[in-house]
Amino acid sequence: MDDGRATITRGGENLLFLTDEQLRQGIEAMFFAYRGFTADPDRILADMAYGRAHHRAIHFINRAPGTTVNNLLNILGVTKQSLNRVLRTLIEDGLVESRVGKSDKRERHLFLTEDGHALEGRLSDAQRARMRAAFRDAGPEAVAGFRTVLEAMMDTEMHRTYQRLKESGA
Amino acid sequence: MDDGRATITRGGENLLFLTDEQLRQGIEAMFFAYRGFTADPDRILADMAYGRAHHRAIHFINRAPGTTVNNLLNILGVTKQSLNRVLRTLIEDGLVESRVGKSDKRERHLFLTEDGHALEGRLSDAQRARMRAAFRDAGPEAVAGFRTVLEAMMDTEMHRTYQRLKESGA
DNA sequence: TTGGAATGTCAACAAGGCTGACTTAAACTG
DNA sequence: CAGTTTAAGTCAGCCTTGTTGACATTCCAA
Repeated sequence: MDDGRATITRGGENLLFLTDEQLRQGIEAMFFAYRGFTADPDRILADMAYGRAHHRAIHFINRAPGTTVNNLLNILGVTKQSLNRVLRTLIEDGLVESRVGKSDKRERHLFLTEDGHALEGRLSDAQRARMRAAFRDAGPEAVAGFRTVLEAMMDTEMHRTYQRLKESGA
Repeated sequence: MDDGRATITRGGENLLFLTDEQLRQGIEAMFFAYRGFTADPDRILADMAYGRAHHRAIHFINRAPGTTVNNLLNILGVTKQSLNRVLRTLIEDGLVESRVGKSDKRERHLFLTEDGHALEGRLSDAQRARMRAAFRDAGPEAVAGFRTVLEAMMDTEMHRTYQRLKESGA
């Protein structure tokens, strides 16, 4: 129990007493870990005129090249005015290209330019390095558990989005 | 491999291939899960004139009653001007009490009032409910892994703070 | 008694959320 | 074809929450 967990075994099943104290530790772990999670890209972005919002846009455009503005809006969960402000600067600065849709000319399809890919690389290298170190330190079983809990914590709508991205990736 | 993990066993040790794709899934899981993590308290706070910053202050004052402003500053990782703005409204609204230090009268010790405790309860009930559901769905082993990875993702300074809080709690 | 620490305050600013109103162009539909 | 809906973009204004810099107050400690 000195590790904060209390388990009993009954009928071959592992039961966990979810005390408020343990839940609070989980909450605080999320809080502090998220700070670490964003710290490295934030440092890179601080030197430029960009922030976390730009990072997110770049990340998901890279993840789903050719995505429409509307689709990106759903993934990011912000208003189009908010996204537009970010997108406009990225397009002006030549990091993102916006192409008119072929079948539906109302749509704009978003792509990273060469410069955009360069920045994306810098940002995700930094973020992946920390994630890789954490995964290595924690070990494969912990990594599996980590992802299981995170998925269970998402809203169902976000979880669907996450799954769709996951399937399109690997 | 259909779950996105690739493991081999060698010398009784489980090795994980940390492909960029798997790291990216971890990154996106953090992103989407954090949204879920904050969603419920955010909804409660939206009705009032408060935001996430107020929630964080209330949480840690409740966690460590009598904490000084400086200590809270270190935990939250913001500037004193930022914290002060939040703290001032909470004190004005009678949710937080600031007592001049006994031994060191420069220090202010922070406590939740009855109303402050009431709001803290509402907020953490909502947040704990989601965490509890996620922990229950994921199972005890996953929860252990979740915490292991999160701890490994923190900056060392934050990790110390987290540990100190953890030890003071249970 | 003087220096430094802890706290608080004022001003100004920026990022990044939000709402609401509106335009343009394209696509769909009766 | 006319009217409606949809995708995107824009303008204006607001809020929260972060930042820096400058400065005052209080009080401990050397």
